[in-house]
Amino acid sequence: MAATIRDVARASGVHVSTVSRTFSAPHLVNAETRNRVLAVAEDLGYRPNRAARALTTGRTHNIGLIVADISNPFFPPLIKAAQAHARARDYHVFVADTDEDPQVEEELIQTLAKQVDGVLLCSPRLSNRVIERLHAEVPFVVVNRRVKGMPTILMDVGQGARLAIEHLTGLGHRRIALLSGPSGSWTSGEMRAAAAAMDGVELVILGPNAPTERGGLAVAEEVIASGVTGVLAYNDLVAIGLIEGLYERGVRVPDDISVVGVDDIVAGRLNRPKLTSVAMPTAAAGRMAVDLLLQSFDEGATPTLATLDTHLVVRESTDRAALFPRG
Amino acid sequence: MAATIRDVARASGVHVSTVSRTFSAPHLVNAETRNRVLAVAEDLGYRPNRAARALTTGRTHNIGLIVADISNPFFPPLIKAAQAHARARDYHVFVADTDEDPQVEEELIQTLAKQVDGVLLCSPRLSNRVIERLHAEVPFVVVNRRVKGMPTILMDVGQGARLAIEHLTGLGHRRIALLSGPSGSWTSGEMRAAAAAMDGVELVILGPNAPTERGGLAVAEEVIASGVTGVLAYNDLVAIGLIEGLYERGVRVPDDISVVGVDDIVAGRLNRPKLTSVAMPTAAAGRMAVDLLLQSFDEGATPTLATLDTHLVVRESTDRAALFPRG
DNA sequence: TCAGGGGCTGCAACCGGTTGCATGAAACAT
DNA sequence: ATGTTTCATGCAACCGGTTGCAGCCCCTGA
Repeated sequence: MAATIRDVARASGVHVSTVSRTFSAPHLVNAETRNRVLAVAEDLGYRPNRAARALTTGRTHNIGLIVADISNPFFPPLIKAAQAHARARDYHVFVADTDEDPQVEEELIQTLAKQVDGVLLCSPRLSNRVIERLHAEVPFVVVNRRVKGMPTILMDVGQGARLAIEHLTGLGHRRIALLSGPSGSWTSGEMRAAAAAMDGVELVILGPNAPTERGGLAVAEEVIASGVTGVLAYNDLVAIGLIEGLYERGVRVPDDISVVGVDDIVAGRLNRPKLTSVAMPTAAAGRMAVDLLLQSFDEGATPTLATLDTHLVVRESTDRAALFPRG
Repeated sequence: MAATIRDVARASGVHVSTVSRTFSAPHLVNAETRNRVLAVAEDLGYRPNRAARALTTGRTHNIGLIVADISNPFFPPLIKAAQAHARARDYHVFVADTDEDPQVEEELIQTLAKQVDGVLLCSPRLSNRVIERLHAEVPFVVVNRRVKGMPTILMDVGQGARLAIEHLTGLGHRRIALLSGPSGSWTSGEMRAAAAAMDGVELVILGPNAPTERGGLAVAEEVIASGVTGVLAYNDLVAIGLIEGLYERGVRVPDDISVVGVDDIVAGRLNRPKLTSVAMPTAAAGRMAVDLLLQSFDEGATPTLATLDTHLVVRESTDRAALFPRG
């Protein structure tokens, strides 16, 4: 069995409280005593039990991070950034995957609630109502979802959509398709609203589409039929699937049709042609989420809303509009 | 503040121990009493505090899962499988990313030690010596690394390499390059040993290479110069990079050179040509890791070694050897 | 010489649960 | 009517730490 604080106390001839203070408030204990205790502790391989400590202090120094699908390449950069940022502040991050299942998500939150000081909810699948209810059990920071009264981080996909469309119109494209995402998606709604508000462009909305390669493949026929020369896809996976589908039908990218994705995932860089994409500030979001959470511990309830800018990465899947578009 | 067991006891007029038993040993409490307690608990929103429970029982019902790099597409399927499998057994999985840093890895293990019942170490970067030392603090299951006296899961990449090479020779390829991985990699050594033991094939070993797209790009020139018609790459990222590099130099895949990758990551399926690859049993490994860990709880120390088979997924990056190879 | 004060340590209650043991009542057997 | 089980519950110690309070020692200043 691992050594406890009492083992150390006994072996070094002091009271447990002195051992405790040696670790949690060293300045309160005499240097000589402290060194002796530390030596004994080292010797016995003692390490404070964080769970037990949390019981009295109410602080676990752990943060939970919940994502819908860890295999979605969008998340890892956010996770890594949050993890590194938290570490530097003496917090640890536990990641859990809900497998896109709201039921599992709720259960995970319940489980985590008592083992962490707060939870970062990334693109949650739960309804706002449930989130608000669970908020009574543990502090949240919500990423990519608007929930009133809670610290929130949004990535400005509307602005990203504008950048993408400006890029396309700048290349001479006039008729542009927007491949929307799943019907309930907040992101998709934002993109659509932003795109619809722009002028100098004929917008064709196609969808909803599954947010996967398959979704892109399936919509290829429709894209060709719509007579557009430029496409803004819901995300990179859809864009890659679309390019594949177009290719199978003898339509070349970017020669015949230009395609822009969203998320700037690694696979987009490996694709041929390399994908032009709206890069999301995922790492920044991860760091900021940690900051907002820690901040909410200190200062009581100060729900903040942070909106982060996106930017466009131009690669090979976009080019000047063909002079005589098919269609 | 969240309701505690004492709040529930007070409100339902029973002793705390009865409330405790209502949740942890329901058969010991009278049905009527139990229902009353449950109703009150529901009413107060009470949930047992797992951390506190762990303090006395010594069981947290949590499992730690440590990976070097969560953004490596090899890991997510393993993580998801482990998570789902554990959930079905009333365990929860916390994932942590070490960022490829052994220092961080050790620290994470220390932190997790008291908050989980055991840790799954996936492709650890720590030395065996350190792993053995840490083993005193918390049970391990090691994946893709051989550590004596510890439950271990290995994926049989040697067998995978044989499958790949048989596939290539079956297509008429005689001269084949093996792009090895980082010099310390266990996987790379296994592949090389297996390949070297096969006959009917002229093997050219090129490397070590960085296990990334860049590594594949960089070795393209050498591959062309070596006069091979078939290539087995250390992993899919290297394979994709290589194909890119060959393409830039006017060498077509699979027409001129056939390429096989390892890992069967999603990006390989999105690549053009779609990558033929040795699929690793990652999901099975995740499930089995959980099983071995739970098993080690029950039956004391019974370190097991499980070796899992790989299989070959043939797609578009391999074809018959050209009759007159360049070179 | 003595009051006052600071530094260090011990005491004991507490965090939120679990569990071995004792107790009491009801049910059963004789 | 008495002894024996069985069932349900209460009691209290315990898990591994933290922390407010009190006490002791020693130094300082008047």
